[in-house]
Amino acid sequence: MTTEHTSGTSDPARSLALLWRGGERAGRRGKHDLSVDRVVRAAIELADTEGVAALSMRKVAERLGVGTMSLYTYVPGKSELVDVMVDTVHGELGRHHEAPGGWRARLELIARDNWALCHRHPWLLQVLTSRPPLGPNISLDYEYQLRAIDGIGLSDLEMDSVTTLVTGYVHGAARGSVDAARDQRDSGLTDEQWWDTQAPFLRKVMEPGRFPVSSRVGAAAGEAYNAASDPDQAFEFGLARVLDGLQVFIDRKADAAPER
Amino acid sequence: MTTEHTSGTSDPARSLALLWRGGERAGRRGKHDLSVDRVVRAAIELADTEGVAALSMRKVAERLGVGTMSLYTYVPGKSELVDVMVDTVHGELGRHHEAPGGWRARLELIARDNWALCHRHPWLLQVLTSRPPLGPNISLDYEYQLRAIDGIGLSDLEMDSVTTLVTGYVHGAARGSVDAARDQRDSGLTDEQWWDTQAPFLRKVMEPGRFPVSSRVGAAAGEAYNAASDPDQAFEFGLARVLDGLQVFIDRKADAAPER
DNA sequence: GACTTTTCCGTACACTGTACCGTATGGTAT
DNA sequence: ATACCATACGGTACAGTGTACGGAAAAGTC
Repeated sequence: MTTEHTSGTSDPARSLALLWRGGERAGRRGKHDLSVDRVVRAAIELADTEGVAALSMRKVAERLGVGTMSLYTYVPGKSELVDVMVDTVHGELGRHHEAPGGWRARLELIARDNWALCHRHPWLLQVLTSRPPLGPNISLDYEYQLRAIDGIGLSDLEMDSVTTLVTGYVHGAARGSVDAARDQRDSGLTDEQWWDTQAPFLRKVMEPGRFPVSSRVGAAAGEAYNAASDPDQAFEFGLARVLDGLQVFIDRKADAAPER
Repeated sequence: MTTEHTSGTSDPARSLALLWRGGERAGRRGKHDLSVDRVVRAAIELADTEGVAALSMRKVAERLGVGTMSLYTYVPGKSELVDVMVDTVHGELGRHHEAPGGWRARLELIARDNWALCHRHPWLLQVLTSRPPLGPNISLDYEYQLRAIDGIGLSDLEMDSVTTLVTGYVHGAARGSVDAARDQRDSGLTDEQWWDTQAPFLRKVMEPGRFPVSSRVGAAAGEAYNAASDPDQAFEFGLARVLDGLQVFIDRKADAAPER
């Protein structure tokens, strides 16, 4: 990680052409064992199984039986490779704009799909930033998310706010869940075991009277989840609250302007 | 980043003693230019100004005018240093359990405080995982967050779910905001400028009919925010929705079990 | 067969965290 | 005052990172 700054080139034309696969020219000269798709697939497999920390150009090349620098023929650098990985896995998402049940059911489906995607590719959330790679799959997903709430009385700006809230919420909850799974794997300790190693020391260092409510609540949570928390339960609880909040918002708009 | 696994030692007793400053023994022999606090303060300053990517043991040592390995006298490793950093900055949070205005006003205050904290220390969110360092400040914050909603008719488990939701939401929204600021700084381009570099290419590569809703909504958002999105506006919108959702939940409970 | 284009890749550089071990320092016991 | 030694400090080394550079080799075209 010497240079963090997205590679020295940062050529938006090249990046977008890569994402939309615009540069596949035919009749190439030299030999061609590799392709963008093979590189990307290998990188995704590697990240899925070994984690984003193990995702290095050397390891990807090794997995393909190829020299490290050969990758740079197909991909300008690591950050662009990651961009393509992100867009690629977004192709796995369902497209629910026509699903029955109204906006609430559709948003819920979208949320659950994204939740599942984040768990299938735990590196996704470690790699997302505020400017998404505008590849074909991400663009389509955005379109479908908006269609799920189109025509229900929201302004364009409000529609954007709603999708931002839902994806934002899912990402946050999924981050908690995925981090918990990773912590458990890396440490070799379940949450319960981890707590058991901390507890005796905490008891020694915390004055008993200072944390009455958290002791009570922590004990209840520990008993219910066999852990400090249960990510799936947290996701369900929060999703219901967010959708309830949106319902309030949408109903209020409908009351204010009945029958258009 | 050769080894990601939280240093070879991973001794919970040592870590907790460090967090609660239990190991400050008096009458030390050799010279002592350094202290845990000085190391932590230097590291926090460094991370605040240069970003978490620049946070290396060598740089911290340099800032203190000291050899790199000297830090290891006071701190078992980088991951433990980061733990102390995280707990330390949580000491800046206000404690609003007694604030007036009912649970909603208190939760809102807590949310805004955490939002501000995340912006004061943008590295925080890049460093948090599911098992928080259980230092004095984080423990106190958890206690005060729970007290803000104690005695309003929720079960212990529900109280835990509520605080998890609120902190989770704030972290998610803040991550978006902080990432946007960092992207802007690192790339030297405002969101608007960045969009202007992408737009001409996107127009070339996207078939016009395939993205009708996102074109419309994207245009509206671009006009309103001079960017693809406005993190502050997104935070406000989402916070109101989450609190509305909680209100529905809490009111429903009160209706079901009126009086007590 | 000659030429040209493209692919493939070995080497090198500036970074990282930290294990290992030697040296310097200053408090304590004599 | 002297000797002792626990402790603090830090130099070197190792395995790893992304990628710039430039050379070698392969294949399409004439």
